[in-house]
Amino acid sequence: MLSERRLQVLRAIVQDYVGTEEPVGSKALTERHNLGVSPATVRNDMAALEDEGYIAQPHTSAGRIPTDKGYRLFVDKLAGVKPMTAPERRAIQNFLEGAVDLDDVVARTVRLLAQLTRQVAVVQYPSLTRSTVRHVELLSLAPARVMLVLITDTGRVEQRMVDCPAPFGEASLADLRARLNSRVAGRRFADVPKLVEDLPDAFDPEDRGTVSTVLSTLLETLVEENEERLMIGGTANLTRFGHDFPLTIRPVLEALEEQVVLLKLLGEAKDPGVTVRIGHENAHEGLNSTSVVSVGYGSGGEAVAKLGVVGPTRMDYPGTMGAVRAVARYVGQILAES
Amino acid sequence: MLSERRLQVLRAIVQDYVGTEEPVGSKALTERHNLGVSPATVRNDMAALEDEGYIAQPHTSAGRIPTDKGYRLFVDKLAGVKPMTAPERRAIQNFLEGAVDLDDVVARTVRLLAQLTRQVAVVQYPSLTRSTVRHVELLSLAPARVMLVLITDTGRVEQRMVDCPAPFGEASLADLRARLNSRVAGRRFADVPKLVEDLPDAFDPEDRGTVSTVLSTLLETLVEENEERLMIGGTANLTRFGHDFPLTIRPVLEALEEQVVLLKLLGEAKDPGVTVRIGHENAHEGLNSTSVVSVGYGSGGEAVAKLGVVGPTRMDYPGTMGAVRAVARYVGQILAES
DNA sequence: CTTTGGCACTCTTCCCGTGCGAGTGCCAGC
DNA sequence: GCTGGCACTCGCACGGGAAGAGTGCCAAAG
Repeated sequence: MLSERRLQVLRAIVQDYVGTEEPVGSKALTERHNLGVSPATVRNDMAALEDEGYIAQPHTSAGRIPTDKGYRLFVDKLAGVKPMTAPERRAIQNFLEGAVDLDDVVARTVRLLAQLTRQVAVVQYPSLTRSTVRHVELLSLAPARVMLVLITDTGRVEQRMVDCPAPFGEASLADLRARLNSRVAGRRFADVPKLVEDLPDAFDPEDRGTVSTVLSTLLETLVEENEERLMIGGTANLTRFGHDFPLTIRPVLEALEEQVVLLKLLGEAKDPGVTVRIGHENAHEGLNSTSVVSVGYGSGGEAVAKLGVVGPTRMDYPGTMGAVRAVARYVGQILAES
Repeated sequence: MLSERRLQVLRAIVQDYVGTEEPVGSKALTERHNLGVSPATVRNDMAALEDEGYIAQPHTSAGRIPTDKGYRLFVDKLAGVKPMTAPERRAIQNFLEGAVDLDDVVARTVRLLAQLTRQVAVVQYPSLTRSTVRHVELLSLAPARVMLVLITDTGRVEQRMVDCPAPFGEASLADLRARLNSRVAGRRFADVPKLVEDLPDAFDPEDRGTVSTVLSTLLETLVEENEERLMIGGTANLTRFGHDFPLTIRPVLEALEEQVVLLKLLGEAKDPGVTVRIGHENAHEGLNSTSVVSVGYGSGGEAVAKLGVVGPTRMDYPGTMGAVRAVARYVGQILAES
């Protein structure tokens, strides 16, 4: 167990290192923070912290920098979430309120997050799986060709073409449309399969094949999780990453292009509050020197998607967490209103 | 006017510099290309080329590198478009054929282009303005709230909420839907305004306001050019840009995030074939040390959108142009089939 | 037992001078 | 107009030396 003062020292090291980007030594520490002890004492504490694996030195006779473990302790125990100031909150709200549709909300959110945190922002589109159906529309494009349009409560629209096994009359189509909507409108995606299970039975035998085809396409659309899209922004902030560029930045850019990777990354954060994954805690090795700060957001009390930022492990955690949390909150409000 | 040999020298300089990324000297030139003359002669030619502004030397007593003007001459006169090999074309076709919907086509195209050229790829979504209407759907969500869904021939779907000035019955809605579609289905966007001009007259006076509102929303949607979306990929290739990193890469990343900038960039290329904009020819100053190779693509003979790549001015122009052209061609085919 | 000042030691970093090599420009000769 | 020769210019890599920051350890004091 570490003494109170050693934790203070760790906190000071993290803060200084985040500010200066340079290894911090015992003398500088005592000068910048009034710890009330001499450099020599701090050195002892540092040695202890190093033994425990919270800090490390790049080379002998250089200052110390926090390890992933050190940041973890800092985030868990030593730092709170820095709340946004009132003007900042107003700015967030104003900026998001100008959005005209879902795409715009997401786009603005990305820009905002990137700007506030000066890091790379990632915003997942409100996910289908937890949403509810607003409306299902069926359009006959050709005798045996139907277009299915699914509209969700978050305003998202998905469309699919359906090739019917047999021609399908307008009357039948209207019938199906009506029955379908009366059953699923307003219901959660997860509940839809059961609700439409026996729907084909209500139709003439020759139409049942088509009805089944349409329904299965609808169900596919609902569960199709790889349709989960996301938007990223602020990649230019990667240039502030470190001095040893190409090596650091390349794998990160590569990881950011793999939507699958990012989705998994966001998906792993189960915490109801702000989640922080530091350095090697991220499964993807391209992100081993980055931290991901993420949080769920949603229109109601429930989270329907995640958003977050990706930045160097050496980041301002309290500030970033505060920004992420605040943005998520306001996006939720905006979504609830629309 | 430059002699034939001087042009050859310029071509050789461009080729070598693109290959090695290092200033090329007279001796190396004569060794790698059998120009049939001595280094001294080449030196004279180089001096002439430098006077004309086609090449420059980073410092006295270093080799020469091409200027933007030099690349321009190279692209216009000295280099053709390098056609893809048969296996490459097969690979392109195979890769694109797996696409399931429009989003997927665009996503695959971006990946493909980025991979083929090892540069940043930009693909504009098939634009609305030149497309035709496949179907317009109207859904009543509340008595005075209608959702308008526009489906284009390229499979793109746009939706808009319409708040009606007065309640609008299901019957009237069905009527409007039918009339609207009979007029505009299959027509080009540009023609729509005239086609629906007198549509409100056919309705009861109390419904006319609503009909007008719906129509004007439709027209807005059609012309809304800032809805032109695009997808970029291969940003990780920026790391191969140059040695002097942060300075070079940052403005490019910033420019790439400004969709407006990119759209303008693509829009400026009026040429029916492959367009190349080199260095300072790009209006945006963040892209002053990059070249943009772009081309239109479309489902029919007509271009409905653009795609291209952004890379360092020092790029393999013939190869890049070949790849861009080939990809555009195959994407066009895919779009025509679906 | 903790804290402190002192001290020797270790590295890294910066600076500067030097030598090397690539490449140029010019000139005289073919 | 082409070629070979030659002197000249720089950029760059190399190496030594000095400076500085920081550490670890120790002995003494609280």
